[in-house]
Amino acid sequence: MSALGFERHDHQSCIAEALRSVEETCGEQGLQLTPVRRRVIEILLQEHRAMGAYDVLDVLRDEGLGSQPPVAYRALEFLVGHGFAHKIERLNAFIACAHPGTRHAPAFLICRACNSVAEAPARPAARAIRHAGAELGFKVERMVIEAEGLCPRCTGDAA
Amino acid sequence: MSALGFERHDHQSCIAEALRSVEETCGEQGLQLTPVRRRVIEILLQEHRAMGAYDVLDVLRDEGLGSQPPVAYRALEFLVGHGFAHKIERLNAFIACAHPGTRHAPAFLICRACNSVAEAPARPAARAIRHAGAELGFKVERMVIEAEGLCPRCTGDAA
DNA sequence: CCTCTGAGTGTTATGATATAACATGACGCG
DNA sequence: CGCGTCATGTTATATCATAACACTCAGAGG
Repeated sequence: MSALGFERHDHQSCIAEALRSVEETCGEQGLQLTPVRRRVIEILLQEHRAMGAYDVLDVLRDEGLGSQPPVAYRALEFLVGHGFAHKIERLNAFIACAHPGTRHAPAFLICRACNSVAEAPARPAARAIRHAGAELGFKVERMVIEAEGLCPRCTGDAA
Repeated sequence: MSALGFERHDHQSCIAEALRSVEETCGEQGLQLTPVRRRVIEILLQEHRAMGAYDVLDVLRDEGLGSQPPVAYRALEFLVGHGFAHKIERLNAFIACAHPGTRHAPAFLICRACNSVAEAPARPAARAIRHAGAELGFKVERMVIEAEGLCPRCTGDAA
């Protein structure tokens, strides 16, 4: 599992592949990938950055696909709920999942300089947290793991 | 380092001790623990739960210590900035630090049933995340580690 | 003693994020 | 058709957060 976001890659095929994966999963699970939902995941896939719900809404509005907040929030809720996108709590913003369809414990690396966000493997960290919770009798159901710092590009640029 | 929040304990002395620790640290570092700031940390210490900024503000208002949002946000910013309190990103809310004065990588265990929040040791998890970041050339500066689930009390109650 | 400065606070206004509630429309199924 | 379900459209409002500027007061330095 690679990180994406910080690496060069063929972004067009990256988008296409992710979209195909989402379509496939929806097909398998009988989920409706409606025009709004499809467009929202496309919008998120355009960038390896987190976008606010209102940023997404602006795009939808320009395209006549909906103009009120609930339209964007509902599509995002669907995408997040089915693992096609993630919410970055620290930023109150959303990002396309880098590995849709695969089960994974996501950790996010947020660059404070360029705002790019990468999804990193976090199984060991997740296990550690689950364990720490269990020690206290706490049953972990969901996790938010977000790290803020400098990405490889920006480590050189800024101090 | 114990967890607090899920355990029985003498809450009055728990508050007093934490407050003393905050006072001590402020003294050492030349920080001003003004009436508003002191009252806000006291308010947070009353409960091992996260409180919204406006919840804190309501209390301040009742006591004539300030009535506008910036008053609460500024005090909270001070407390968080100096490690006397933490922000729970998942809840957009704040909680008193359970171990003020000590360096620690905090992980929070949020009970979805009773809203209590405990601070758990997270050094192994933090190390794992730092490591995962480093593998990708990412330099981690700050971390948000929050787990949502059921606390010991609520595991029995709800299914 | 004065006044300059900086930190903290008070206040107004506004920005940013998110959801409740209800109406409408499309579609499958008995 | 008549009904239920799911998605969308729309209005209104709730919730979270900060910009900007005025005021106060304590301490430093003349």
